[in-house]
Amino acid sequence: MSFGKGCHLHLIDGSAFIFRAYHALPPLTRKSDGLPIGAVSGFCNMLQRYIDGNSASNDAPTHVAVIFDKGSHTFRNDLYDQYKANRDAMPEELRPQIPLTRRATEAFNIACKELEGFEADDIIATLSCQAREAGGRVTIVSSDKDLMQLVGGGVEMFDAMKNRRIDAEGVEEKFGVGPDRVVDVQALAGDSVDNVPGAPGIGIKTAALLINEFGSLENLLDRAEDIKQPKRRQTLIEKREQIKLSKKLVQLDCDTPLDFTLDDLEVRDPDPETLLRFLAEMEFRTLSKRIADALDAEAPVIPDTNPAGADPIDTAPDWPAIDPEAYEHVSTPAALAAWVERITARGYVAVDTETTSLNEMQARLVGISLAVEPGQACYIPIAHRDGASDDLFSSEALAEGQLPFDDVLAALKPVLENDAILKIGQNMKYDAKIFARHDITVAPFDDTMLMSYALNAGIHGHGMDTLSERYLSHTPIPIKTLLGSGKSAITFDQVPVTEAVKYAAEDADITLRLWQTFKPQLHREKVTTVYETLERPLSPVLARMERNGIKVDRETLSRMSGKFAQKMAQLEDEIHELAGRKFNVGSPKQLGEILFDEMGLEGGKKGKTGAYATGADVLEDLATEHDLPARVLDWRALSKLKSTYTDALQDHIDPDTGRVHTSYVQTGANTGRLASTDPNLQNIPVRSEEGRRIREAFVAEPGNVLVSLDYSQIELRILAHVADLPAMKQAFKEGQDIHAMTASEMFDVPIDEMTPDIRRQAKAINFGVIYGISGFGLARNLRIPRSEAQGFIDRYFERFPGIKTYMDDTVGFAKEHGFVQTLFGRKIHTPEISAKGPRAGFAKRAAINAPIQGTAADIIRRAMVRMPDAIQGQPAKMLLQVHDELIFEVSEDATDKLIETAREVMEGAALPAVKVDVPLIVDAGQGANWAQAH
DNA sequence: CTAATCACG
DNA sequence: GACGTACGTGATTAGC
Repeated sequence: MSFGKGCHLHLIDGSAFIFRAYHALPPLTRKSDGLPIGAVSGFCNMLQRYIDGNSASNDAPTHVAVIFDKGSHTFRNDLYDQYKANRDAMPEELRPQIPLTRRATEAFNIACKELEGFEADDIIATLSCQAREAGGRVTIVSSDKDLMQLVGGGVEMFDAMKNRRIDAEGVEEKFGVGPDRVVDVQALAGDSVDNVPGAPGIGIKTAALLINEFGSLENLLDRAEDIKQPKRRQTLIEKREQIKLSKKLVQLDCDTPLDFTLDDLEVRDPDPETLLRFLAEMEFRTLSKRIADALDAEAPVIPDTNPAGADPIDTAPDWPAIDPEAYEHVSTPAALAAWVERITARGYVAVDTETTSLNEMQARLVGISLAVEPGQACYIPIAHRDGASDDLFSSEALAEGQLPFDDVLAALKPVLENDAILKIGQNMKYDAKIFARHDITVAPFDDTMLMSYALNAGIHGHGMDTLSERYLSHTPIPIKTLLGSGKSAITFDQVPVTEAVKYAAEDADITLRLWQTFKPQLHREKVTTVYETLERPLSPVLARMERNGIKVDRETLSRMSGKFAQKMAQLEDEIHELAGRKFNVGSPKQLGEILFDEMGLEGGKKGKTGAYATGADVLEDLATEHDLPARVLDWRALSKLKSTYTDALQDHIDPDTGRVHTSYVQTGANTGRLASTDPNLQNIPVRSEEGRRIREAFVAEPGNVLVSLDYSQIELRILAHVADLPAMKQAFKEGQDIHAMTASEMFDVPIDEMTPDIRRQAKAINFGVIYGISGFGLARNLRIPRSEAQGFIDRYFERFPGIKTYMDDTVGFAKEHGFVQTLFGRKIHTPEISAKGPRAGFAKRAAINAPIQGTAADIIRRAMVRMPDAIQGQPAKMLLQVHDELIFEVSEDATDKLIETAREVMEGAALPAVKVDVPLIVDAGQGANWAQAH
């Protein structure tokens, strides 16, 4: 077929694929000889995923090519010798992989094109132009902004990572001008990554403004004299030649001399033999298996030629494909007994429960699935309802093919509680809570979600779908296909048993395979201790706390809601009065229009989306001159308290227990902290007087009190330890006011002459350091000039020289290893640490903060794990954790003892593994409600 | 479904 | 005058 109308050309930016693959994956090596192969592996996976994604679409390409750069010297270097001169050299491990990715492309039978002396971008430009002229469509698979000038007239881009198309509108969003003027804007703004000079002092925003005003770069340069701003005018006149050069550098070449035509790029099916031979040579076991399946060919045998001691990679064992049709539906006592026997003989089993709700307090158990080896899984339905009948009265009837509920639990209880049988789950906390309600204690257990968290925090999420896709190359049956979504969604007990078997047993099968995948990795990555001391034992502790819940007094909340509603209505009237018309106070968009368009206040700044910013900081500035923003701030404060707390919290009171049962997500925060959801009890107000009163609704049962114990300044203490700051350590040892001490050091003010304001500034700096301080951030926080903030930071580094060393060392470690570590060995991966552009700054600060925040998180985890045994026998229950605080409910005559015990556990939690150089101090409080206890 | 806003440590 | 910035979270609302 000759390329023309109706044809669709896909152009893949090969270099972008390679770099993404390289940075996204750990450094894999080929098993037989240690050849670095991670990028090739990622590249092949991305290519395969891309092909899969397209074959399913009805907009599949008719022509496709992967385009590579070739040679480091291009015509742009002749124009400007500094072009791309500030690029880092290619990493050593990546270099040998480049030719392999070309071979991979050819093995997939996809056209692979490059041209000496030209960048891939120019080839892509030329082909796009040719395709457009021929009347066809083009999709450029890349998110590189340098290619955005090509968009339009049937040419679009596709960001394969974000799975997002970029059309002319998307380009305009990014550059503020249409694709046809992108080059002009780039010429003015320059590009630090490619080292295109542009016009100094002009960025994308200003450039877009100028181009939109003058229509084109040429017109702008010709009429530069007309520009009002003196600085800008001068720059444009003086740097005229530099700007024109920049345009030449960013302008892609549509006339590269290609030695092939569009017709040569026609989509071709891969030759299974060629492709599989290549994959076998690379020793990609999982991928070759998957591709062999897809091509209906035999997977190649890859000999295990691992020389002694070398780390195995990609050890996809010889597993059968995941096949939902092959699972067993257990419906007879004999079949159940047979499974119990197999499990007992095997010594481990993957377990998963199906229930009617995600809320474990209300969920009813519907069925249980089990797996003993890959491909061998079953589902035992026990409470599916009979959906066949529409009869109103029989809708409660049970479906056919199910064993009696109690019989099944009675048969499984000895298995689930058997010390000699390991139970394997994905997020076992959920299943354990369900079983606990039927008086079954699941132990011992392993949890694949927690294993993944110990191994991969910072790299990817830990949900089963993510893990299955990533490690098993398999997309599990989406629950939506069974339950539907939205209003018409059904519960699992209404799912037909035959469908449930496929879904449920698949989950158990996947869980088992993940366990076998992760098990050897824990050891290899040296995170077994983290998993075994900080993750696995915490899960049952959290389950217990969640089941305990905390009593919340509905009356108190309801009364407060009423009061808030009244005050809000009053404020709303006043606001409308001041605005001169009615509008939705809760709409930032409408508020922005009122403030900046209608009332004409100064300082309106539009964000990326074109909306005015109306955040608290903006309104606070405006509040000094006008009443309206001040009223809006008051209204917002009340609105937040009412909607998020006094109203919403009432809906979370469990009708059976009268208590609120939060859910802790153990793998939610990369640093090791917990997250609390449904409801979030880790952000109950405390900073404002009005908000703090909400804590009065959190109460103890009659005869009991709430006790709160919290670590004092734990993160600063850890900082003093890890950064080795003698002055700060000394201050903590002497029990001094640490912020006052810092202020004294920094500003040479004696402690006894300290003013609250100086102390406040020092406190902000102390926190700033923990967050990976920047002059900009500190300036904004303290509302002082940036230069002054920078002065503070310089001085801090001078007075506490350990800080700078710590920061540099931490970032250096992250760059070398791709992760940072807590004092207890928890790894937090930092894949973006070597990124270019603004993301680098983000990653750096996160890397600096993670060991501090993470070590604090580890310490309280250790305390929590030890707590149940320590307080065993005392009339006390642990209810909540708020990062550095634990909340207990205790019989009122036993509080002193509880405080003594819990404090001892918390203060000694780092020991014996780590001896922190400063004492860890725990403050305690108690009272009838949380407000008093805190 | 995303962005804006704001609650916590 | 911006590449862009304090770290880590979750819930609610508006508005596409």
